[in-house]
Amino acid sequence: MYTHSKHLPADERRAVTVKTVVELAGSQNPSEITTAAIAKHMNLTQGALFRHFPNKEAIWQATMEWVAQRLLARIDRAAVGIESPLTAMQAMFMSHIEFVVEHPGVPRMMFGELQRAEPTPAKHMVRTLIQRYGERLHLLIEKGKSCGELSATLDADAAVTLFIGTIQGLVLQSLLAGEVGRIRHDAPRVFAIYQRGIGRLQ
Amino acid sequence: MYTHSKHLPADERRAVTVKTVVELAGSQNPSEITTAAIAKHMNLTQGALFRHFPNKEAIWQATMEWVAQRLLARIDRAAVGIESPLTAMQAMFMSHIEFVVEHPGVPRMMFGELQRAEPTPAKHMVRTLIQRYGERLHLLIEKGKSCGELSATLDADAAVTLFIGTIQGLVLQSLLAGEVGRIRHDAPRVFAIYQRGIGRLQ
DNA sequence: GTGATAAGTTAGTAATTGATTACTATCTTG
DNA sequence: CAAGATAGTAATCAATTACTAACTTATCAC
Repeated sequence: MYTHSKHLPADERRAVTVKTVVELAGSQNPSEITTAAIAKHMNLTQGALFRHFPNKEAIWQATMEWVAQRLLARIDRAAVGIESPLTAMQAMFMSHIEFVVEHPGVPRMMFGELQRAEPTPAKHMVRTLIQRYGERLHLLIEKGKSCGELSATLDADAAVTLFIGTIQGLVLQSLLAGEVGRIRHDAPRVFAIYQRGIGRLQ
Repeated sequence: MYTHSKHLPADERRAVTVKTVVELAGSQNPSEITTAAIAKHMNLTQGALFRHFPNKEAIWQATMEWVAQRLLARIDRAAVGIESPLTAMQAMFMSHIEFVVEHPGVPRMMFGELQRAEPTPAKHMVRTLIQRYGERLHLLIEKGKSCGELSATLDADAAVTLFIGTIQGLVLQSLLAGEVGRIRHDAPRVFAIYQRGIGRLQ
């Protein structure tokens, strides 16, 4: 049942907060998102946020946890049941792109968090996320090499870096164009080049 | 003659300011660089900065102008006199990487500037820079296609996006590793995959 | 129903930030 | 050398920020 009540249980309020941060990051510089802006966007007073989070850093941490969980779940789901490693990588790529289009603020939050000088919990969360992401890719790449789909001489580390860089490049282009939707159109074309770079020579 | 004088001509002071910002961006989040931090790093009082710049935004604009000029000059110099388009692209790539290693704050400033919601002069400068960068790449790619070095069916737009994304991915990895030097080691390996992706099939 | 508690509001605080100003020091030039 | 021009200092301003606390209201177990 839908309720307009302003009173929400703590866990729901926290969930709404995280969702709000992700939304705001899609339309403005993540590092400029203030607690006041978050509160306003969810029809709450600023002070009320601190009933549910000890400080702003905790809000960021919760947000990055949400991101890590959802993104990993999404790419895992995309790759499951696909026997061809290359096809699985393509599915991972496209689902990641879909995630980014749905939540354009996510890659920007991640990049912004990584360049903080001090080691914040949120930064640690991003590191862990990318590490796990890399592990999954490494597995697929090794599998692809042994089954002959990928070049036997392929540099796996470089291939992982380029996979992530490919997405990063698309995000940059969408920032330049000012429209996120373009990324959906460009993604397959860019991945085609990547695929050619790692695939077996024909 | 070296002088410890605190009095500098206005243009020199502006040049020192820009250099300082670039340096600071290499060790801390660009968006967290305050005018006080800039002044302190160049042994100046904070207020004095506003004798040379009307506001902070002008400092950023001057910095991005410096970046655009130096980066474009560097990649142009790297590619000049190289007849093979693919070799020229590789030279551009490596000189860009060298530039990033020398000034690690640059790609972070650029990315950070691009995700600002409001259209700042600095943001416009970054846009122009990348646009010109893309034009140079496009020329080389078309040349490479007609001379047979690159795949005739290559999607030039996608190739440009991936070229820039490749660098972006390397920057991201260096942020993860925490050491910029690694990028110099990884760059040729990542470019090798890219080259394979755009090159003529063998 | 009635209290207890969870959740929200209002109104603050202290610290930080970009920017301004009155004044001083230094350089340059007729 | 004198005097205007240039550059720098130090104090201060208004605005913004994350965060806190006293008070109020809604929700729920009994």
